[in-house]
Amino acid sequence: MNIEALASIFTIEDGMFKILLVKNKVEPYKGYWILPGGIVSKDKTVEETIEDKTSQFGFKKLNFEQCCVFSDVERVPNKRVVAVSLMSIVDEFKIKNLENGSNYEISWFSIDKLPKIGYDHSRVIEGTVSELKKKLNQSHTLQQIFPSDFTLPEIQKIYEQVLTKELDRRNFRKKFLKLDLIEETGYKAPSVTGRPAKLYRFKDEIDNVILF
Amino acid sequence: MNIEALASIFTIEDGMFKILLVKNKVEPYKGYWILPGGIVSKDKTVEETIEDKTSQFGFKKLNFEQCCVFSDVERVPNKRVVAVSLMSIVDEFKIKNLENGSNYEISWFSIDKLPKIGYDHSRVIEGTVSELKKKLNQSHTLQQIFPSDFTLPEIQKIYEQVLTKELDRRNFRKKFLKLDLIEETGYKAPSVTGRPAKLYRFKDEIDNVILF
DNA sequence: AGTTTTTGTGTAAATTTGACATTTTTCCTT
DNA sequence: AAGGAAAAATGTCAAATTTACACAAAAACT
Repeated sequence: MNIEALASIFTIEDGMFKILLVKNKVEPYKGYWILPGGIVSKDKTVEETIEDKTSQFGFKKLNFEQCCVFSDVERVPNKRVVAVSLMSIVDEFKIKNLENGSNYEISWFSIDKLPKIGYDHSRVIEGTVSELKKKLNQSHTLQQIFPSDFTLPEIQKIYEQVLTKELDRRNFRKKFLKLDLIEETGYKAPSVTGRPAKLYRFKDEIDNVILF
Repeated sequence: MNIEALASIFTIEDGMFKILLVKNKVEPYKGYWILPGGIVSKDKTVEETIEDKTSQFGFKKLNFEQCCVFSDVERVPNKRVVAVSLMSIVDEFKIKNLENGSNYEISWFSIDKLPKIGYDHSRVIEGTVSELKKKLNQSHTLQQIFPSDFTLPEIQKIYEQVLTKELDRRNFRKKFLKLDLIEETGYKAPSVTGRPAKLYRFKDEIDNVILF
């Protein structure tokens, strides 16, 4: 019996969640997009298997969280392969200047506008996106997305995606600041157009709380 | 490579979470207590493997949720066995008159007062208890725990454990009903003593929401 | 200097939460 | 059969929270 590790790596770009996919090079589903991953070998953990793969794409020291196990007998025809999916969220700095050292084509896709997906990875993506949305409501996860400075409008956009509705700027600000998780850095974000937003950072030792 | 399915079956007794353990009959760790489970065979899913095992203890149609995967290379000496842990919560009615058709000794233990645990199952229990508390606050988890009917006092007890404080019956009821996730079945629970509670069920298509 | 764009702030109305006591329904005892 | 004990169900009022909403401030562009 084989175990396959599959990674769902998310980031936020232009206020949208995107997921990293790899173009499949072998049949079946050649040319389709799939999740990065691989078979877990005898001497590796699931996490290590994923790390080996993602480090080839230029990621360093990602933190993964377990999501789901897919153990349907027929999920891969003629073979028994159980899949374990892991999830990670990376910030924009980690994906700038990413050096893809592999000979696989990789690309980011909006999670609401996915290309043709190979194998049963649609189901796996569905599972991890659902986990993603659950986890985003925890302060630790947000802190992971914004290890350095961020603005309140940035955080608000994330919430609007998770909750799939627009939020009032004033009320959002009031509520979020009252949680006492963040502090002003004293600096301002470079303004593209309009008044520049204040930059905030997470305080040193925050407890993990459910936010909304 | 082998996959092992391990079940953490919880119940609430005297207001405490308890977990079901099995007395191990083989070396190593003979006489120690371990989680029920078994090796996943070629023609079964992880869930089916667990169901086979737990049905021997007299459980019927438990609903399991995935928790964690333990894939350390050395977690079982001299063999490669990856463990997948599943979680379920059963109510007191399911465990009354449980007919253990196996020749294993089983018993319930308070999660804060565990006996000698065999293999690496302490770690697995730790993982599932932590997931238990996280997941209980999601409506889907509750729905899986209570696929059929339940009473409001039952649900309330779960919350009191998770939040580690007592809740007001009237306010709890008001709040939970307003979520509009459940409906009355029209029936009542068999009363042990005192007025019997109304039975509720989850509505067909509920969204997964964070409850408290 | 004036226009555009986006951020930042206060206040009043509406809603939700939290505290609390009594009645109802069943089982058990006599 | 009657009375008592145990647990569930329900409504109201005060406090706290959330929502709705409009205008001023800061930068970029012309």
